[in-house]
Parts: sequence; structure tokens; C-alpha cells
Amino acid sequence: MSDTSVRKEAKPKAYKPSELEARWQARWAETDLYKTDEDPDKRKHYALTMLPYPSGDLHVGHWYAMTPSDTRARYMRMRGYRVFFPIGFDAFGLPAENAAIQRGIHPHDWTYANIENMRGQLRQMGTMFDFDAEVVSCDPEYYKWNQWFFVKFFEKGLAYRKEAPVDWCPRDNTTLAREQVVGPDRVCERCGTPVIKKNLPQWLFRITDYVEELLDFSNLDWPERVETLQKNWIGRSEGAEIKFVIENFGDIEVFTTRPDTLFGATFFVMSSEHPAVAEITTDEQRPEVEAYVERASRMSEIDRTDVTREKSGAFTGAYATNPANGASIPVYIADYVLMGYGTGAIMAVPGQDERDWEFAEKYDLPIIRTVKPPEDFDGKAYVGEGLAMNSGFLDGLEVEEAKERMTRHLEAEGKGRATVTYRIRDWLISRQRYWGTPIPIIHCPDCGPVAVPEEDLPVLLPDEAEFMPTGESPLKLDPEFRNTTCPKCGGPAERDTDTMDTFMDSSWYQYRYLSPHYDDAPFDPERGKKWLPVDQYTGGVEHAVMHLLYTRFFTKVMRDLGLVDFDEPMERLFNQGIILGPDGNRMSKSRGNVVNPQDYVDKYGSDVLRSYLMFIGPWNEGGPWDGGGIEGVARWLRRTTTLVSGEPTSAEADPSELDRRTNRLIKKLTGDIEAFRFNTSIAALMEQTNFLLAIKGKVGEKEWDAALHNFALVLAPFAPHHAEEIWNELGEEKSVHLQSWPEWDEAAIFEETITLIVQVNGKVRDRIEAPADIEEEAAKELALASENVRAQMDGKKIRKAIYVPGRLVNLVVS
RNA sequence: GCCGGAGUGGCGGAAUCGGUAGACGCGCCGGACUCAAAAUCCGGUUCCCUCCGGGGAGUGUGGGUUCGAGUCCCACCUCCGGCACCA
Repeated sequence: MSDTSVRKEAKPKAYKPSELEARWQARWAETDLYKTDEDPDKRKHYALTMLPYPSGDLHVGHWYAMTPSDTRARYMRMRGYRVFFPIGFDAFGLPAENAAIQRGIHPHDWTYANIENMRGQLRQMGTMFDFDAEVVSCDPEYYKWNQWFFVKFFEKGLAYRKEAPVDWCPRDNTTLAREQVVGPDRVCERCGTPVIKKNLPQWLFRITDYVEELLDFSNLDWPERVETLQKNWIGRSEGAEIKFVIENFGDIEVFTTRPDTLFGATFFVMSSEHPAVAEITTDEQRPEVEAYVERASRMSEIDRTDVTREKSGAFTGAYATNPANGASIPVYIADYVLMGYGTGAIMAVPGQDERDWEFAEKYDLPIIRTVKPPEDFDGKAYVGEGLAMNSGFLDGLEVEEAKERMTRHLEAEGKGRATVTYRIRDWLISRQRYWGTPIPIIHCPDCGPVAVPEEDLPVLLPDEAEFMPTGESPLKLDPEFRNTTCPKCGGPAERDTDTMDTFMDSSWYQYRYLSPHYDDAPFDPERGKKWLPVDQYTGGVEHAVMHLLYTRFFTKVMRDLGLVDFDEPMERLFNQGIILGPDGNRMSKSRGNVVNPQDYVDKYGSDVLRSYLMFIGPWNEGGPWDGGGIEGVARWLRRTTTLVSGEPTSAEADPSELDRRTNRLIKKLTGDIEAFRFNTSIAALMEQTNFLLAIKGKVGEKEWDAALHNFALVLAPFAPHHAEEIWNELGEEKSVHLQSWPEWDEAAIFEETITLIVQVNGKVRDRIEAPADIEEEAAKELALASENVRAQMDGKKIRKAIYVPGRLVNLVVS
């Protein structure tokens, strides 16, 4: 017992990551270490991670999104850039209001309490976020500029009000943008409730004015996946609008991408919602048509859009004239023709269209092939390439040429014209909810909708609000808010009681970060010149057709308003994956597979959690959480703290490798971070740690010291607290995070000897140490001298010998 | 149905240019330390055969190109994601 005290003293000091991290975080805060560097002589780098919704606590998904992003921002800073890396809160939205309805807490209080809580958690994360730049979108100081933008859009004709059938979520009690309605069942993106159509006057933004520009990705370094999603969403298709004369009525236009098949149009189909249906229907057919329209309108969206359902329709009794050949063709209505696309009417060409074929078969309508299918074709409608047939002046032409000829012909005859149709609709902005930015419009019985004058902004969201269990908008029920006077004529008028889609907030937040308290404009133009646009954006791919499309649109409008002088908000984008629960499913409370990051921060510290999340696999892939796997990372980081003062391990390693390995590590990490390959970075850092501990005490002091300095430097972006601790133990006073990223010496990486692979007929038979610059002849001699090779040769002749310098010899024998 | 992405040990994954498949880590096995355990450290760990020299098979399946294929080409299977009657 008497010697225990002696042994205790000899032990290295206890490793307590939470103590270590708290100590450094306090020190960093004291020294303003992460205050944004404004040095004008440095190149700028604006790094941005998607801002979180203040739901209450940071979850592991936030860690997965933010900490690798932080690693890269730290790396850029060490590379000599001045780096701006802000964070904020996307603080408007329904959960706050639902909390109000369910628990009687005001959305404001709920939101700000959550923000307060999450601020603390964000700081504990140990990132280099500049908290001075923080933006909270539900603050009047912020949403005033939402309103300002709305007014600008309104003045430019980019915001307009329209009464039309819109998507309504009966559970969230609000309209939705088309982008927020998802899946074949057309459900609300937030809550999964099937949406219904409602006729309401709504504000829309004319994003369709910018479609052509939004299709241009040539100056963007964005994932192809996002590009494809946006292109598909915009859904550009080239074709023609063709006028059909309807007997006893007039013209109805159709849109088609296949004008070349016009000679094969044997019937005409309109959407049951087409406004001309009632007028063209003959008395005889009216009962049948009305019954069909009635049935179609009552059918749920789910049934209507079920592709597997048999086609159905009704004959209107009317006839149209095919403008190509003068044939009289019957006019049908059918629900497979959508009112929301093209003109809501089509020419049906069963010979070249599968849906039309199906319809023709059911209603026994004629089918004419106008494109010659290949000899072996035995299908029904033929949609492929081929020569035109049964098509008069088009016969014998390829599809592309026939399209063009027909379009020119129709244009000359005044019966049609080339046109482009898009799938994308204008962005519906109005929401019938309380917790959002009030739409700054006053409805005057005499002047119509009038914008609130700039000097009267912001239109404040009233604090007092009654939250109905039905979810009905409290603003509607608030006469004090609602009743006002018209800014134009001074007469009594009413405010718009809708609020804006919260995607409005996130469409321009990256600009507000620059000067969150600036009072004269959405952002300080001087700050803009210094920092814009965003250089590197990171976030989830789920925002591809909403946020990421809206913010591109916004930037283009801002450019046209003279606010910015570039076209795209974020030059480079990276999509991280999703971190799943241990069971491989998406984390959710109902599944009970939610991983709480705080548990791991408490146990292992922030460095371990962030390093583990980077180590788990490629960042863009995400993956299931493995609670056991994190142990390995925890062990590794603990070992790094023994580098300076701890004991060496007894593993075998060659100390003369030190310089080469250090240089190789720097090179590897540089390439990895540039390409977001954090998982292999961590692996390389682990390898180096194992190596360093094995050779500890076996190399010169100077060499050892240099190696540890370099190790701390390259560790810094990944495990900022541990790196700082090592750096400090090495006797350095100035933070490791203010140092430059080390350079590597390519010459030091060069190896003098290589392992020459010797193959016989492509199979590895031996591995021989050889000089790196070994000549072909010498390499072959070495190969032939090998016992293993000779055993394989056994009386056979060498036909050929392949030599790959510095790598292998392959002897081809038979 | 269409458009993407992906299939590699027991598990997460590595192999960046067609040239040693399985880096790094988890788990497991064995050893050291310990009265013992935990922690820690060391070694081993794709599978099958083996006379312990080595041999055979192997990156979803089947073909192909090549001296050589996880990597390139063709056909297919499975999983994940997106879109879905868009004329």
C-alpha cells in the first residue's frame, strides 16, 4: 500500500474531454478568436450552412450538417482566407403555432426560449461560428425586409394576387406552394395530410418570369443531382400550340411536343375542368358529360392521379377539324388531361402515344400510325424514332425534321406556332397562419390592393392573438390589426391577414448575415462588396426544388433591383446525407430511434462526436448511427493527448519514416478536405497517431517536435479542442487556429524503395523490395529470380512481359 | 413506368488514373498488465484447403474488352432517393 501514492504521481493527468473543451471554449470566447477576420488583404471565403429551425434542441442531424462544414471553414481560415461563417435561426413557422394551440404558450415565447437553449448548445459544439452575425427571422428587424422585398416585387409586377384553385392542407389550415405538395398521393410536405383544392385569392411570385435563367447552371459548381431535380421541376418542353376549330364554337388550342404526328390525331381531348366544356357539349351528350364532370370533381386527388387506373372519359358530341388533313374528329373530355398543364386540351394521337392508344382502344376510336416502327416492333403506340408515314408532305422525314416542317407549315397557315411549356408554377406565397411575416398590403374598396409605404414598415405582427383549436388565422379575428386606412386615398380599408411562406425568410438570409442590424436596406452594400456571393454552401438535398430554387430566383430579382451585381447566390454547393437511427430508419420520436447528441457530448465531448460523424463514411451518403463505433474515435482522440507527455506504445514502426509520413499526411488531408472526404482524413490522422506513438522516443527531439507541431496543425480543423491542447502542451502561446495550414514537401514523400508486384498471367505470385527507379530489364530479372515465379513457370515459355514502372511486372506464359 | 444514386469481410467503410482488394475503425479471438475485473497496451482477424512452403475462390448476377477489371462495355437482379397520366 505504501507505494501507491508514488505510482499515482507517475501517472499522466486524467483525461477529461468535457473539462478540456470547456476550458478552451472559455479561452476562445475571451480572446474573440472567432470574430470574423475583416483583413482586406486576404482573399474572402463565405462559408454557409443551412440555418436551423429552432425546434428546441440540436439533434444529431444538426451536428452532422454543421460540424463538417465547420471543419472546412476552419481549414480555409488556416489556408489564409478571411472566412465568414455565420449562423442564425429560421424562426417563423407552424410548430411554434401548434405549441400555442396545444399548450397555450405564445409562439414568440416558445420560439425565443428554444433559440436561447440552442444558442448554448451551438456554443458547446465548439465551432467557429461568428455569433455576432446571428439572424433571427421572426424578429421585426428581420421580417421588415421580407415586407420590403414584397413591396418591391409588387411594384415590379412580380407579386400578384390571383383567385384560383390552390392546394390547401386541412390539418395545417393553410394553403401551400406547389413545391410543398409531395408524392403521388399529393400530401402536405409538413404533416402528410392529403391536400384539397380550395378557391382563394392568393399572392404569388412570378418565378416563371425567370425560368430560362433558372435552367442555366453553367456558372454553378453544384451537385448534378440538384441540377437535375431543378430542371425536372421546371419541366421545360418544346413543342407547338395548334389551333383546332370546333364545330359551332370556335378555336381551342392544344399543346403538343409532337406536331409531326398531327396527321395521326384521330380525336380531341379536353380536361373536364376546361372552361369551354359546357359550351361545346351538345344537348344529347349533356347528361353524360355533366355526370362525368361531376364524378371527376368529386374524385379525390389520389384516385385521379392513380396511373394504373383505366382511362375514362365522355364524348361531348362536338367535332373538331384536324388542321392538317381537314378530318372531322370527335371531342372527348377525360381526366387524364390536366387543366394545369399546357392549354388543358390535347390532340390525341394513339399511334404515337400510349395514353391516347389506351383511350382509343376503350372508346373504339381510329388509330393511324404516322411514324414507321421498326420491323420487329410488336407493341401498341410507337413513341420512338422513325420515318413519317401517312402524313402527306411529311412522309419519309425523320421525327425532328418533321416536327420542324409541320411547325413552319402551321405558322404559315396561321394555325399554330412553336412554343415552350413549363411544368413549374408561380410561387404561392400566402399562408393563412399567424406565426409569419404579415403581407404588407392594404385592401381598399376604391384603390384595390395597395402596398404599405416603406416608411410604415414593418407591419408588426400583433402580440395579442387568439389561437383557435381549429387553426384559423388569429389575424383574421383581430379587428385592430385588420382595420386601417388606405395609404392612397385615406379611406377605410383592411389589411391583408395572410402571412408569408417561411421560405421567403430563407431566400435571402445569407445577405442579412452581413449586417443583421442595418437599417437602410436589406443589407449594407459595402459589406456585400466585401463578402458576396456565398462561396461554399452546405445543406440537405431535400431543399433542391424549394429553398434552393427560391433563393436563386430571389438573387436574380435582387440583381434586377440593383442590390447585387451577380446572378447566383451560392457558387458552390455540397449536399450532406442524412444520419439515420441505429435501426437504419429515419430518426423519429414515434420510432423511438432518436439519438440525442447531448448524451455523447457529455460522455465524450464535442471533438469526439464531430470526428465520429465525419469518420462514419462519405459526408454525402449519411448512414445509420452506430453507438459502438464512436468508442473507436473516442479512444483515438484520447491517445492524441498522450503524444506530448505520455508513454510510447510497444508497436513496431520504422522511425526513419517520420518525415515522409508527416508530409504524406499533410498532402492527403489537403486533398481530402478540398473534396469533403473527411472520413479518410480521420483514418489518416488515426494512422499517424498510431505511428507517432510507436516511434516516440526513437527520433531526434527536433524532428519529433516538428512532427507534433504539424500533427496538431492538421488535426485542428477536425478536433479543434484537442489540437489546441496539444499545441499548448508543445509550448505554443498563440492559438493553433491562428496558424497557417502546413505545406508538404513532395520530395520528402518520394520513396526510395518500392514493393514490386510480380504477377504470372495476371496473378500476384510475389512481392519484392526494389529500388523505386528500377529499370525494366532489372525488374524482369528480379521477377524471374523469384522462387514462387519459377514454380509457376515450370517448363512454360514467356510470351510477353508487361512492366509498369514503379509498380509491377506481369509475365505472360503458356 | 421514367430519371438519378448505390451494391466490397460479421458491421461502417477504403482502394482519387485499369495495376498488391479489404486502409482506418467497430466487433470478435489470443496475449500482456491485474489478486480479479474494467480500462489500457500488443498481436491476429475475407472465405475454403494446406504437408504451413503455399494453393484455390472472392467486390450483387451473367457475359465481354484487356497481359491485368471493384474500376471500362453490354444485359440483368436488388436496395435507396426523386418524379409520376406533364401531352
